[in-house]
Amino acid sequence: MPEAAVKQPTQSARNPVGREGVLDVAARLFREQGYGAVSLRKIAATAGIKAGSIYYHFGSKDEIVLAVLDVGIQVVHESMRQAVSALPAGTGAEATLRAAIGAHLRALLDLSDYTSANVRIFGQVPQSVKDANLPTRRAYEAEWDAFLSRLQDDGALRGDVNIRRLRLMLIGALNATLDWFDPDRGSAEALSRTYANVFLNGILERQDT
Amino acid sequence: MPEAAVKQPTQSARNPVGREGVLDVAARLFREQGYGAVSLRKIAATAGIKAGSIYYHFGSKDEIVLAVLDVGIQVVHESMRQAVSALPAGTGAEATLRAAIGAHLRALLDLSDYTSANVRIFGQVPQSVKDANLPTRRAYEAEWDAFLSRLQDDGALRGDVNIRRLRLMLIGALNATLDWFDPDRGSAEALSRTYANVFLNGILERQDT
DNA sequence: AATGATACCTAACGGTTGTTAGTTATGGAG
DNA sequence: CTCCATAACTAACAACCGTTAGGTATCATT
Repeated sequence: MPEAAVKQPTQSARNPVGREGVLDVAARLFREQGYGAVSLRKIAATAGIKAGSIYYHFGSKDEIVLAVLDVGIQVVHESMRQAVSALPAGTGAEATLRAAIGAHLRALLDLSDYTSANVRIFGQVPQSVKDANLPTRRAYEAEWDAFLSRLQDDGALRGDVNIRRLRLMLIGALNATLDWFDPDRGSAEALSRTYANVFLNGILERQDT
Repeated sequence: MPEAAVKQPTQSARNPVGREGVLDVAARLFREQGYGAVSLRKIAATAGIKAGSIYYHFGSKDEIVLAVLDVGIQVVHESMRQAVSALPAGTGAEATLRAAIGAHLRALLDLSDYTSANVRIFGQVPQSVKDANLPTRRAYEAEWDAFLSRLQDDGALRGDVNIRRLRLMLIGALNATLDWFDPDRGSAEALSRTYANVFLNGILERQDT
């Protein structure tokens, strides 16, 4: 048998990787390795296609990164909004805050490569991409600010804390878990409870309770 | 006057940039721009020398990065240890914890490009460099764990919180400020007080006080 | 059976990267 | 004045980067 050009089935046609496939791979690699360590060739290879082919779906690397960032926020935003609005009417402030914290942490640690990629790479991305992602980001921040303001107006939260700062502290603390969270050491659910406990009541031993 | 080769003073000899100068520039650039965005040529140009000259002082880029990371931890470690040990004997647990938090935040936000660079780029650096930085890092973590354990044994901290997790939460939350802290919006000192308040007492409105 | 859109491939481009080898200028010590 | 260590410099290397132009295989529709 002479060495025939076997014409191997060349990843295409039957079930294509497609735009979504590329994006999924990109999100996963960005989450695992950071922005700088992930080249288009690496994304392509992992997805099972060649680097040039990516340009059929995206106009530039920035376009891919921006898509990942935007989806990442949208997922956690939707998760948080849904978790809060699904609570029975008349749920107390404490339980509401616990639900919001849980939703954010779940999206970050369990649910979405996109959300974790966002947290991981946002600080490494070109300024133009940050700027483009800003509106989506601002919307999520505004949701939290409105949420926390409501709790504060109800008298559930201490009045001497600036809302913006409180949000930055809270989200920052939650996002930082990404650096060390290990599902083998405990669930995101349990972690969420601990965070809520600390943020709600502090870490000092108290006489009451 | 014919165009004489003016023999410009070629950055050298009289007062050389030196190893320390290169390292200072590297720390500043890493803090400002992240790991991937800072090339050896950029460091060299900012320091006022040429890229090849860096290899007189360092064997590789990794060696520079590692030096920055190590110094960054040493500075904040020393800052924290000193702040705690300088307290008058018999200082209460709350004030002690406030001092430790303040020292960490001050090193991160006011004092040292090395510490802030460490926090900023650790997640972006090659695995081998992370590994090499680990011992230094572990020493600082151990200091915190011992510190927190002492407070817990004294009955000042709630007994139901795992020390390791508490440390990760606390340091993580403090380090996250680097992403948004703006000295024009308020001092690191004031921020430190807010963090201590929240971590010690929580954010819920209370009947007591 | 021919057509045309879809989703890929090949091959190359100019630019940047970390790194190396060999060279040169300065200034203090003998 | 000569010598020598110090701290630079120049010029190039192979590897990799994002990106582009043009070609090709597959499949549903006609």
